[in-house]
Amino acid sequence: MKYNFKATEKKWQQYWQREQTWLALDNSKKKKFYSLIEFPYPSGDGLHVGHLRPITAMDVISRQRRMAGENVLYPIGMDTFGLPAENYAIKTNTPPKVATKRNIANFNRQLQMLGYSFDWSRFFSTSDEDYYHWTQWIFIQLWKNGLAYKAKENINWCLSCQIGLANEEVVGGVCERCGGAIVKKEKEQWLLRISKYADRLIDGLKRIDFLEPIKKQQTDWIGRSEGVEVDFAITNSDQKLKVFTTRPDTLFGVTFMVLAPEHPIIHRLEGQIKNLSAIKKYISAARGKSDIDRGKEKSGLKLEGVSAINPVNKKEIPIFVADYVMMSYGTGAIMAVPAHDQRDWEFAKKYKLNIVPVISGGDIKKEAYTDTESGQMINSDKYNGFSVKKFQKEITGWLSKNKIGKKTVNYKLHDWIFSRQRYWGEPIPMVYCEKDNWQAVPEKDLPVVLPDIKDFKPTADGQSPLAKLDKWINTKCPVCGGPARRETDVMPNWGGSNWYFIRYTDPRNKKQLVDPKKAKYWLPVDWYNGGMEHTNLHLLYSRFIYKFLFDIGVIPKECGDEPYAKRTAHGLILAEGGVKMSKSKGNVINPDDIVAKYGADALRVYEMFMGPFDQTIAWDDQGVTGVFRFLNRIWALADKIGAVKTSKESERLLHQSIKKVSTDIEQMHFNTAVSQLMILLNHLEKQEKINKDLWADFIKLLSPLAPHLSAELWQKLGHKNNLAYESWPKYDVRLAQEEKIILGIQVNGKLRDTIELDYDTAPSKELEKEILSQEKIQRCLQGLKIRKFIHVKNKIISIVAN
RNA sequence: GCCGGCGUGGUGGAAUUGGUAGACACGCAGGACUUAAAAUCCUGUAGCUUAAAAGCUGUGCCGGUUCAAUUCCGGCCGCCGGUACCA
Repeated sequence: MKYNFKATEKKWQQYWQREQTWLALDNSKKKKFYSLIEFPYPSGDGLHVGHLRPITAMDVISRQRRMAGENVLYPIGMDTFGLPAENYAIKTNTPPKVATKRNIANFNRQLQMLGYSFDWSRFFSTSDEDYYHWTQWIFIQLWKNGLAYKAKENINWCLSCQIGLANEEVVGGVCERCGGAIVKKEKEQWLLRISKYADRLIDGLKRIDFLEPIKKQQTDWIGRSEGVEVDFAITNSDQKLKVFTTRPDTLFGVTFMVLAPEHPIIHRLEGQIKNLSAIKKYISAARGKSDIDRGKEKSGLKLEGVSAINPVNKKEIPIFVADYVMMSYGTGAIMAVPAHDQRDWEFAKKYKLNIVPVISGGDIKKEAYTDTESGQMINSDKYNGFSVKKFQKEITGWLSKNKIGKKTVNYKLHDWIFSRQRYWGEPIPMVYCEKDNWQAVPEKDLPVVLPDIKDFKPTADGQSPLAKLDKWINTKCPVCGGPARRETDVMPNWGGSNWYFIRYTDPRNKKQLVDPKKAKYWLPVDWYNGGMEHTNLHLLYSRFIYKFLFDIGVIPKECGDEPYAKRTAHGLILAEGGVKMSKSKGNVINPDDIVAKYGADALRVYEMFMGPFDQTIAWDDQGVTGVFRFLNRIWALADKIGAVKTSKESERLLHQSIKKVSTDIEQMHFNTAVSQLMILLNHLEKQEKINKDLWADFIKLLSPLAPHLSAELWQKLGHKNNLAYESWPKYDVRLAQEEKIILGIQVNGKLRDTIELDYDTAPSKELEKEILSQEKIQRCLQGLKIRKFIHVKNKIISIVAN
């Protein structure tokens, strides 16, 4: 009888639900295993096959761990606040709340259709009041601890989304979401002081099992660099110009200074600047440019009437304003050393400025000489002849002794812009008291509920749509009782997603963010798989928030301050032909179609079989037919089960398969795990009858990948118990070992013949004689003299002759 | 530009403390079953020479180390990802 995947899959999904098979126990004696995927944001388009790759992978691992005796928490929720949901709502002109509810239902239907072993009892959405209550609570704690502050900042402004973006959300100079142009805009924003955690975010990486590229990307993004801050005096002024440099050894080569267009000292020096109107014109032109345009060609303008004094040689040097220097790094001003910095060199060439080499070795006529390791000091007064390293130490000491400079550390990482001028997000629980600045909403009044609103579209003036709700905005100051106004910006979608995995451990707690007992049992997450695109976003943010919650005691000490013990990443799935799946191209593969045609198990197995898990791969419809046949052949084999003896050969292959499938799943080499099962199946198909116990083990190995078919076969075999908690097969090294082995015989590096030997046959003279007498070998050796005979046990036999 | 990763049949890919390259699957070709088709099953399938036996070539390109290199080393080319005036 043909395998009826439709009926079978429905049957077992209902069974698992009825039996509550996937409930995670909060206080089990078993070893706990917390496996996590990045929860989806439910767009209107539904899931596509690319989303299922990481979910299926962690489901396979979770199922295998349950059978290996662990208490598994594999939770699911939805990241519902934020732009994707809001944009979809705008496009369809449906209130976000309504659209989101509908989308959640569709996502849940699709996830259930694939038979994932989620603990659905812990489900929540980030836009649930019960949940964002605690998202707001975290914000208030950050504020109370001085880690949330409002400031006027030059921020990245997306012209198309009409919102401010964090640096992490600007990708390649354009908006991460919509690809629109980014300009600088001065705006009052809430910021989180993630920079205070920069060192801990780097150091923590040493203690956790993240893929190396993830560690490296995060470290690079945080961008710690050690250097010196140096003060330059300004002529006819008490103002000082502070710069950051990693190369204090080049101080004698400083021939001019450069300010970022936004540098505040320009304003303070207005009285002395003779070409002020030209400077102002340059600055406003620079502001209107996007970051990409700024990078195109170097331009600048000299500040007439003011100069700086080089502290080491007291020389007067000109000051420029130029947009190749950025306000957002270091001090927003640089000491330019054109002889030893390529950018400064190009600028000096363009504006015909002095280029003074201070380190021997390069040819500064052609380009800047940037080698830091070798060379000696020149043109550096009494320090001539010093090595670069020695002088660096010397001058740093001199600067700090004379209070001109000091050692310091700089980071590329900036404080995290945390407000969005949108509607569909967590209201920031702050009110502005006319008398006394910003105050937090009292914790007993949480959550600050997002009001329903008719016109939820973003406004062109850069205000949140909430700014139109006078009734909601006007409130009382929680401290003095006087009139106050609510904050109208909302949190970015990261607000809810940076702590959701904590809430899974105690999702219904009304009194606390999390019960410390439950947190202690489950945290940290044992294995978190997600996309590489979140390395500098969600993954960095959530580590920061977790460390903060650890610091204020919400996360118990025993858990440590790193949220994820292990992080892996999956490759993307592209549409057929290797292009990105997109609705506009009409090439999105919908799992509904695949499941209708081939069933959930076939889709699951194909997702795992299609290629290496960590690599990008194109979808191939024909590939699904391969695994579909595989599953049907397994079903057909169930008729051959009987009480027969298992052959040595079958037993060996079984044990080899147990070993390979087990280690492959653990290493996420799912494609080779599947192919091993195919090899085993191909072998079993050749047998007259198949032993019941061997078959039972085969079903167990298959079950994490194709759980519905396996459950059905398990029952067919006469079992009444739940396969999900049956013990994972163990392999016996001796039984897995081949008895005979075929070795290649090479003559002068070329394979000429083979020989079958007992495993572990040691090299011997007799064997050598036997091999040399083989006909093919004799023929190859005709007229040659044997120089060397090499036999590496179980590997190769190699003969050298000439 | 800089920093990672990768490059193997018609296709997805397998094989690494150096040891028989191409497992497994797709596709294709031939055959069986069928009035026919689909489905299923069997056989073959890196390229070249060849009727066959066999031989030669072959893991992006060039060179090196070694009895032996997809694997190690040096140089180059291409693709993908990250990052980008970071002082």
